[in-house]
Amino acid sequence: MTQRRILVTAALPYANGPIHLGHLVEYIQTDIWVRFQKLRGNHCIFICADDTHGTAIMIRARQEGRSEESVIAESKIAHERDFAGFDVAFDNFGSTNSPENEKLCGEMWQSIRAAGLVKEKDIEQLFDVQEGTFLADRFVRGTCPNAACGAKNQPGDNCSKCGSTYTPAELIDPISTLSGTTPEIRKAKHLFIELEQLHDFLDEWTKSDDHLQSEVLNYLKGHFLGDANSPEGRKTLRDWDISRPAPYFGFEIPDSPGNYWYVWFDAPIGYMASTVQWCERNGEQFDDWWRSDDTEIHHFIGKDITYFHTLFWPGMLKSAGFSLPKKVHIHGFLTVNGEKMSKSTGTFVKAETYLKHLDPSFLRYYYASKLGSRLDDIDMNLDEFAAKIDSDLVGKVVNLASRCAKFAVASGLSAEYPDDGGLFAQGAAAGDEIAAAYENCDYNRAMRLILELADRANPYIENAAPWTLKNDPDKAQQLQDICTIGLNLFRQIIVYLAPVLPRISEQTGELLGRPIESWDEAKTPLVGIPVNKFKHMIKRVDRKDLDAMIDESKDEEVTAPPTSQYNDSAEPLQTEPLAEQCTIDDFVKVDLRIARVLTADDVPEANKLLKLTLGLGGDETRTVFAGIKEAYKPDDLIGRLVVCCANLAPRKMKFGVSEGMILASGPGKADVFMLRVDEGGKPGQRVH
RNA sequence: GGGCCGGUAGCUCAGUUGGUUAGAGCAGGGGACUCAUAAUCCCUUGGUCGCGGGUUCGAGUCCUGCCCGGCCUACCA
Repeated sequence: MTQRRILVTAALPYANGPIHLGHLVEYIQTDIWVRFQKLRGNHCIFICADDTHGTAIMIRARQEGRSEESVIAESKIAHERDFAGFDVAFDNFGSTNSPENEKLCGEMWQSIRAAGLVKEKDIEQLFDVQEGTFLADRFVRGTCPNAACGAKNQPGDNCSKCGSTYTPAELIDPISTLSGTTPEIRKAKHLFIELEQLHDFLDEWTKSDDHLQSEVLNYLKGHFLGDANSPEGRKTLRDWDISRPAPYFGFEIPDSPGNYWYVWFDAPIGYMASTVQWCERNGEQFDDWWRSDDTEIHHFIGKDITYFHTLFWPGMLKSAGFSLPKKVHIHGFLTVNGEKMSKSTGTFVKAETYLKHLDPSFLRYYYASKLGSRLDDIDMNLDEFAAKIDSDLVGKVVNLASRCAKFAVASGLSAEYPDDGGLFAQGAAAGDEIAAAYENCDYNRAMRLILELADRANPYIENAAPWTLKNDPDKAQQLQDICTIGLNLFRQIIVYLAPVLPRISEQTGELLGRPIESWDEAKTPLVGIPVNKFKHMIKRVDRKDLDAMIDESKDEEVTAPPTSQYNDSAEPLQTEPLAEQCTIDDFVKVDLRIARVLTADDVPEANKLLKLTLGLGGDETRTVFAGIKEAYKPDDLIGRLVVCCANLAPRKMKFGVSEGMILASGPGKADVFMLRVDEGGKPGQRVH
């Protein structure tokens, strides 16, 4: 087998938050792949770094009254500690805020300039005078410019009420969330990369040589590239705004003073900069890794950053003459017990918290048993988690060693490998199929295949009954032979599991006095060597530990803000900060009335709407379309008293004219909570 | 609304280019063993392959319509 040269990256974690179980899907997935490649004898390096630039870090540093460098230094220590805790072993973990990165950004930039891809445009942006900074969309809130909507306290890029999109400069009465002051509109020069110039290249690259999973190709075609042969035709790629005016935490653009590269420009270049650091430490040449057809580059990322890694990044690499990725491996998100990770239910578990309670091998094996080569989200079901570890790892795999080793300590392994009915040979033969599954990121398949080996080994031991043989001195040889077989079958399985379970691989090495270093060791049984005393390799999952982990994850959120006796979360206020102060005059403009729901009908064509007729007493009624379909059934509403805004300008909607709004809270979808009226309230009464 | 992925045993999933009687693990039931971390082994219950059409000698597999779930995207509040 010729040795492949493989450079692997995992996405750069942002230096503004802790590593959690969701991140770990990717880092464990990637680490397994890297360990597999190394075990196969390939020259493989695993490169990562902290992603350190951008507004969010700058703001946080300001709020905490310290330097950005201090924030990211602290983050790096925490990240490296967490990764090490899960046996995620990078060959180099760098930082995008490194001299190597700045230099490479400059080189990349020059090439892109030289290729004629850069153009300048003035854009209008809101500027916070007090903070002295331009405001990214998410740091502005104001009134929706859509005249028919006029919703207050909306984010800077789109309205959560009416969904219209706009620029922050178009917002009415904008407020900076940083200072609470009113920002002013300022024009600033921005630099753009005209990606459209690379359209032909991207069409070709994305569809060729299995660079991408097929679903990803479909997605890119449908949303960005288009397809000249389809009825919709080809789409035009938008220019990419890659500069930000000062102040910005990042690298200043050398030929455009006062402007900085947008974080997404320098982040992927961080893969390269981190490689430079590794090369320097190991006496290797950077060009052998990033400018060589002999090297495969594999990126592992989550589906949220598909766009950057499958269009911009290949475009940048191509323009600057670097190697293109051989494959971008994209995975889905993590859900816990079937739902998004959530702080309130304690399923938002930080890496650090997990490690206080549970063995990292558990999570590595569990993720491996769930991960396939596609972008489906994976679900971590806590019951299944416990069952899989106990049944597969403890009961079947480790138990093999546990039940054989003690009978072999005195004798060691037989001098020759005995007849085992072909079991070891079968296991050796399965190696190629297992390897193919790993190579293709079908870890769940690999785990299934490996467990089959354990399912054959246990009955063999059962029938051979070494515990009976040990009582008969005449059968000492037979006893030694059986243990030789059992321990070799065990070791074969551990060789295959070594990428997933490095600790157990190491312990197995210690048990038999031979470290596991190569995949091919699964082809040759060990003979004539001593056996050391068996030590426990893994514990069973204790439900109490799982529960404690979840509890602790809940606690953190509750104790963070000063709490009242009700433990109300601070999250809703953070999600939607308070609007600008208003006067009583402003308030009385809004005429809120109690109303009775007279009719409530489903609007079949609408996703979210119910059509309601509200009675304000007497003959006065209002027809209102309310986005509460997923939260309420029409029949449950009829007769009920609600609070509505009765003087809202009528709004023409797809399904008719809406003449008011019902007051409700909540993020939407099924989480909508209508206001109730206490006993005695009457339709038509005004709410003051 | 559009795109993608999925719907197979109580649960998690395999089912190759269409080809016998649809499989595995876990869970459940019965039994055995007691070396091993209450681990293991044997036997066993369990399926309208989401639903309806179609193609075919033959459909879990191919085509089509619909239903349901997830993700993406849009519209709409």
